[in-house]
Amino acid sequence: MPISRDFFARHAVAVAPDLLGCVLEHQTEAGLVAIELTEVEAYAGRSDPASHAYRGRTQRNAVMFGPPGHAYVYFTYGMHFCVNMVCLGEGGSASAVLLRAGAIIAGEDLARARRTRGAGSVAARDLARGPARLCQALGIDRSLDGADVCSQDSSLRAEAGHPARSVKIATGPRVGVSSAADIPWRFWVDGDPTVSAYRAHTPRLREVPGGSSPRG
DNA sequence: ATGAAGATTGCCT
DNA sequence: GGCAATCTTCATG
Repeated sequence: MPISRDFFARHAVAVAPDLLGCVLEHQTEAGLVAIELTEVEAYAGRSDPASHAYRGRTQRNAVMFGPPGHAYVYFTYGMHFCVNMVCLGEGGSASAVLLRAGAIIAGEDLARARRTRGAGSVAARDLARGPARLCQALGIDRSLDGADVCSQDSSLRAEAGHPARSVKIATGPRVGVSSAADIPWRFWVDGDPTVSAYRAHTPRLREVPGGSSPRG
């Protein structure tokens, strides 16, 4: 049974740590892949400069302004997808939790096939270690933007994890964000090997016109 | 219409 | 640890 919508009808900062240990599964023609979440990040709405919702509603982030319990999938760096769970925020909407990593608990062969595309090899712990890897392993792309993860009929569903298992949760600054980097809204399962390595925001170098120095 | 940056990853040394 | 790959999105004129 999928997680109830009420679970997501809270602020992302409250939802994020509760998502650790929960399961995200995606059913396709190729089969089912499921992961247990081990690392997430909370993004507030209009007040959070690191959030896509900071500058208001656009075509891309429209799903974030909709009802909670839906997937917000976006494309970035010309090649990667990332997936969020939409929650409520101040003003009623536009907060979300970015899913950064998880452990494969079903469909490992299919996940590995998607990640390697037939060549190379990937350790089990690296299959969904990182937000773009997680999407690739689960086969998530833009067609799932807006998918209702609380619906039994949806191909992408969020399920409750093992209730008996208690996890130790650690917190820290969010990864790769250029603003509000001091706010500890990243949550992960302490000691879990599938949690991604922390990387500070790295500004990209730009090509300088007339590149070589005229001095000499 | 155009320019700049991006919630990343993989491969190189 | 550092940089290339690759394209969508948003702000500005």
